Amino acid sequence: MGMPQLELLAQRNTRGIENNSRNHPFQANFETLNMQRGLDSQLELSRPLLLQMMILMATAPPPKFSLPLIDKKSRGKHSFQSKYVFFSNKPYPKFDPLTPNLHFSYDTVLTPASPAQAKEKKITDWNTKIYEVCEMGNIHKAIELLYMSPKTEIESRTYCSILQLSAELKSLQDGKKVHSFICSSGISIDSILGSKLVFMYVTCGDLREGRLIFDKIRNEKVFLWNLLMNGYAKIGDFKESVYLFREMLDFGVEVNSHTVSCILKCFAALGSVKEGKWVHGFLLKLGFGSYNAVINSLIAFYLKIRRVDVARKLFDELSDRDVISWNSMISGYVANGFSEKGVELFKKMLFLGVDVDLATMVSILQACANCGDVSLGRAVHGSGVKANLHWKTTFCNTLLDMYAKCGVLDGAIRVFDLMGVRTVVTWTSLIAAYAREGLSDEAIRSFHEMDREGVSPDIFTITTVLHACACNGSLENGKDVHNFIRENDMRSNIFVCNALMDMYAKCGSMEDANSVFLEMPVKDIISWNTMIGGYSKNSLPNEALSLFGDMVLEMKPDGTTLACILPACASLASLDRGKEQIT
DNA sequence: ATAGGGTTAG
Repeated sequence: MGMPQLELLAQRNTRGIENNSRNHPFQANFETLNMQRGLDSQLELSRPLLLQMMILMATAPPPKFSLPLIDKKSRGKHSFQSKYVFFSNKPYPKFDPLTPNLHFSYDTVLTPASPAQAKEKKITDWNTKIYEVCEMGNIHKAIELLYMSPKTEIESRTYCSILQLSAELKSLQDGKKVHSFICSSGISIDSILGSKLVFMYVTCGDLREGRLIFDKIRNEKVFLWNLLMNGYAKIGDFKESVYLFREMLDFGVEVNSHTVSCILKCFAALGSVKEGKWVHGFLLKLGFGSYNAVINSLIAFYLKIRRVDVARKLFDELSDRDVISWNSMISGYVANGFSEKGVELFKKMLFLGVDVDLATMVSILQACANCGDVSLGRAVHGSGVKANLHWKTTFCNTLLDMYAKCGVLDGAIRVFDLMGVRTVVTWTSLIAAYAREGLSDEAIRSFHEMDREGVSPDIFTITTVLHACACNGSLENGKDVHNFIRENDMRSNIFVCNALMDMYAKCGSMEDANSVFLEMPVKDIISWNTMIGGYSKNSLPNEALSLFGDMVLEMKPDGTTLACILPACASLASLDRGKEQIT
């Protein structure tokens, strides 16, 4: 696009933003789009140009990520366009004039035969009827017809089409009905029908049943292996996924790019550095490198094991980077503590005109929070509103958190007030925002309000609100939360217990802290340090020292432990003990 | 043909 057009567009869009600022509650007015700190610092791009780019970015067509959602929903409804897929390559011969006896012929449709004849056709042609109903996405009708039909007449691929539909509608209930019908019909479950059954079960979230069938029909089709591996990865059972991968190799299945991206994700999650690198080598050998998704997963793998340098090298060498490559790299920088680098890459992205989406914005907002760069944060806010991202809870949650972390509490509250859907993350972020500003009463009030609104707190919420109580020294509120923990059976969580002990210690009740400590099923170094430090700070040096003695029997103290114990030694004037700890 | 890579709070 030539420069004049760019300017024209920018002008038009400026007005757009101004209009928006009047109408939209977020008030992303143009003044707030100043990017002094965020964008001026790197001189490679001039400020006006960047501004224009931000605007351009903001007016980009609705981001792609929303489209698949719509697509999926409208499938099946747009009945005649949707094509249900079969394992068989042969299409259904519906309306095929050459086979008038087996299926509806043009004759049947255009010039109905005698009523008796037509009736008979309708009754005998169960397979075609069911197929057609499936094509229209009517699962209930399909199953109704299935129940009405004589079992011996239903063909394998008819079952496949209903199973496919059940999978698309994620209706495990209907899929199960079809499965039991198949079992009672006595038809043999061959590899095609079996695959469809596995596909249905995995898609509908019943991995166990899917696996049972998979194990029975085990074959070398890579698709099914990938499907199950992915299913396990999705529920966080990475070990099972890796197990399947090894089996797959033993079985002689030829892996493909889907397999590779899945296994890399698993290795990253399990922290299996050596194995992941082995996959990298494997890729180099096999020349899989041209697949974008594969390199992207490799980049994500290296970022997760904190090898930012390797990831960046892969990123730089990648010839056609897509938005996911950029997002991976940016979020990786942010997650590894290089927020400035993330922002730098973001600017480059804008400069090159790469489409920005929700994930990009979320990462950049995080980066803003980390750097305290509220100016850039506001710019992203404005752009997000323009791009209609403010309907996305994720975006608003991150935005809220960004304002809070930058110390702009009222900004955070405004975002909160205007949000349509508030999840547990939203509430937790708000509570943390209050706690951060030392407004513990407000934090606790929000906690109760959240409860009234019917949003259940999770362990993050609990630790946050306990922290608020601790800062406030409000034992009463803390005990309230403790009751909540007991009622909701969160006592076995180590983070919750550590936060509870810290709260009690800061509120001056070491007895309560100790009873939590004693009941803990598993203790980590933070548990010990919290207790020892608590005794120290509450002027109970003997208890601190005695607990320290217990601790060294179980685990190695760290620097924090020493920092906690030394004041106790000092207060006891126990030089010998103090020396003992140091050596 | 069906699947895959990046996204929020302590």
